[in-house]
Amino acid sequence: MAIKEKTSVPSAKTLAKPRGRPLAFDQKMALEAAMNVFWSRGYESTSMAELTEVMGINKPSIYAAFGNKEELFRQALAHYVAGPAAFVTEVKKQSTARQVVESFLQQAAAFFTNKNTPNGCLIVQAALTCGQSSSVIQQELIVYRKRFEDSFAERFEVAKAQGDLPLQVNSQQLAKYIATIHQGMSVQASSGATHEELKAIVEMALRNWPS
Amino acid sequence: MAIKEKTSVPSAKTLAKPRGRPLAFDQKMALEAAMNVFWSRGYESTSMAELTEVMGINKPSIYAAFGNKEELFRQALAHYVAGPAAFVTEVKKQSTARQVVESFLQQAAAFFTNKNTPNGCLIVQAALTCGQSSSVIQQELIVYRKRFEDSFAERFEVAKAQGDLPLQVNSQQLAKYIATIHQGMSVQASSGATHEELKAIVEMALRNWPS
DNA sequence: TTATATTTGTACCGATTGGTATATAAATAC
DNA sequence: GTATTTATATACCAATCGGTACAAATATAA
Repeated sequence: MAIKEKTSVPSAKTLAKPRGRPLAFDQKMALEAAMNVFWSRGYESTSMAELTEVMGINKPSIYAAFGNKEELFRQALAHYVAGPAAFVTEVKKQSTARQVVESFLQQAAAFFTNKNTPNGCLIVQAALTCGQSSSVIQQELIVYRKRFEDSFAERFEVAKAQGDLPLQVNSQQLAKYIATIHQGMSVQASSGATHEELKAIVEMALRNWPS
Repeated sequence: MAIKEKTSVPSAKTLAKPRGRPLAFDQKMALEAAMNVFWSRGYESTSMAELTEVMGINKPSIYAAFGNKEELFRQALAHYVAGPAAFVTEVKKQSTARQVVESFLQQAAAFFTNKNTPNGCLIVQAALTCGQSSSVIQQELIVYRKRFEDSFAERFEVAKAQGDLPLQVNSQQLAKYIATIHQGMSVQASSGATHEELKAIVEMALRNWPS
């Protein structure tokens, strides 16, 4: 019980070495790999076997690190929102509602067809239909989409207060319209639509901006 | 090898009684039941066990009558196109392109939220994401969607020739835009959107009709 | 009746599903 | 050094997957 502060001297808790055998993988990289499989295959059609291969970790280690398949999906989803899909939150900082929407849809058009990532949107496609055992995840994704609509509706209310959106506009309706275009574009992208085709769709959808 | 015409005497082939034990179920009703399960659960998440229950037929009989799961899905899909989704073809008979599209989207809004059937569109939702074993079905649904776009684009070309659509309109692009709205509405419906909400979306989408 | 044709129900097939028991390996603490 | 803690790899679990073998049941044909 002699006073030894070797490990506590660095003080930064993140530097304090843990007790047992060290992890043989990088948590973020493993999560990124899992995210990509869920993104392209959806929740239910992604098997633990495939996750094992693609994450480069065997099953017991995945369960120790992430809980179970459901929990792993939730963490992959959070990684998606904070990472590749972060522009969805960022875009609301644009100065006018029109700019917010135009920037959002154009970035989505590029994002959905990015050749380095699966096509379409994880949140839209991962559990549109599923068996009863996955209905919890299905509902959670519905909530994600609804929250997205609500946050855009809020942004439109701000725009109305700031005078860059007509007061008679129904913010919830406009947000749902934008979400519908967005979700339709996701289906199009996962069916093979090109970036140029999606850009044309965005232009058509924005031609009737309320003024 | 004697000449026997007993069975051919009634002449109407449908009245000629088949030789063995008769079928204990109605083929169309069974197909309708299968269609409804695929419609709400998607292709992969629908198990043969659930089909067995809902069709009221046991597995060997299903395989004898419909082939296998893939073939059963194809027949259920044909039943969907010819039955509940027949309005998609019918609507092209409207006299102007604008009427075609408005009627199509408004009927889709009602159809997707019909309380007697699953929400959304079978062709859009049944295999958006899936495992490798279902990629054949996934591709076939993509082809269905593409053909739908093409048929609408053809209708728009007719409209241009008839003078009810401006000549500078890109028919393929317009068709893809309509398809995108349609697919987005399907996602919305399966996420709980109401008929009224979808109607509002249709109105917004049509506000920018080319003139 | 007997023979033939077809459908039905049960009981099963190998493969795959998500999840885990267990023993070994690799690190720190003392 | 030994003890303790954590992660690894193998090998397994019951349940479910799509699909089928087989024998009993039900019809027509002769």
